[in-house]
Amino acid sequence: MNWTDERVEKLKKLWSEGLSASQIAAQLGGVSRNAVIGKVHRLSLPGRAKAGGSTTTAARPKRPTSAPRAPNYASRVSTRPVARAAGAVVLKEEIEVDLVAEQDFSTRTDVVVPMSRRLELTQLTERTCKWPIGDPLKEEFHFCGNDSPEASPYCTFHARLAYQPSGERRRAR
DNA sequence: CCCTGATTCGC
DNA sequence: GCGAATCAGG
Repeated sequence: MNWTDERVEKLKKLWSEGLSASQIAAQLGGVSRNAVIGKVHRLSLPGRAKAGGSTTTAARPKRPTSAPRAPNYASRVSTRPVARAAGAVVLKEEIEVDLVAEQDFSTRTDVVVPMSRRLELTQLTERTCKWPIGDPLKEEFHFCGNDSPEASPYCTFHARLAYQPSGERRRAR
């Protein structure tokens, strides 16, 4: 992917808004977070001083000279764009979950919801529970974010709510 | 292990 | 100039 003026502008905008390099890379598509960070440096954009998340502000001593650089395969064939449309998938799940959630909460008000990690949409990964909590239109909206086993989109608790068979749903009351 | 940004340096 | 590999840290 080329760093077109448009893409560079978007990079500047998102970076100034405090998005992480990986988040920006996801939105731009076709680039890795390393590419984003590298570009940020080349553009001499202000780093993250010591803001949220994590920062390695301290001046890096140095690295062993003559490092074990990249393996120089033939000539590195394809750099796969690992870019994912994270939003699309999540939104789809959101809708599905909403239907189930509505039914469940209408019949069970005494459920004890486990502590959530209050993750932002952009913080979700394949291993975090994507159970939405709160009103998506409001500020306090977040996702459960607890660890989800295997390839499940939900943690063990929310997976039960999401996948509860209709038959069991009655009896389980 | 998940993530973060920072740096180096072959290309 | 680009960005993967690597480092350093939360």
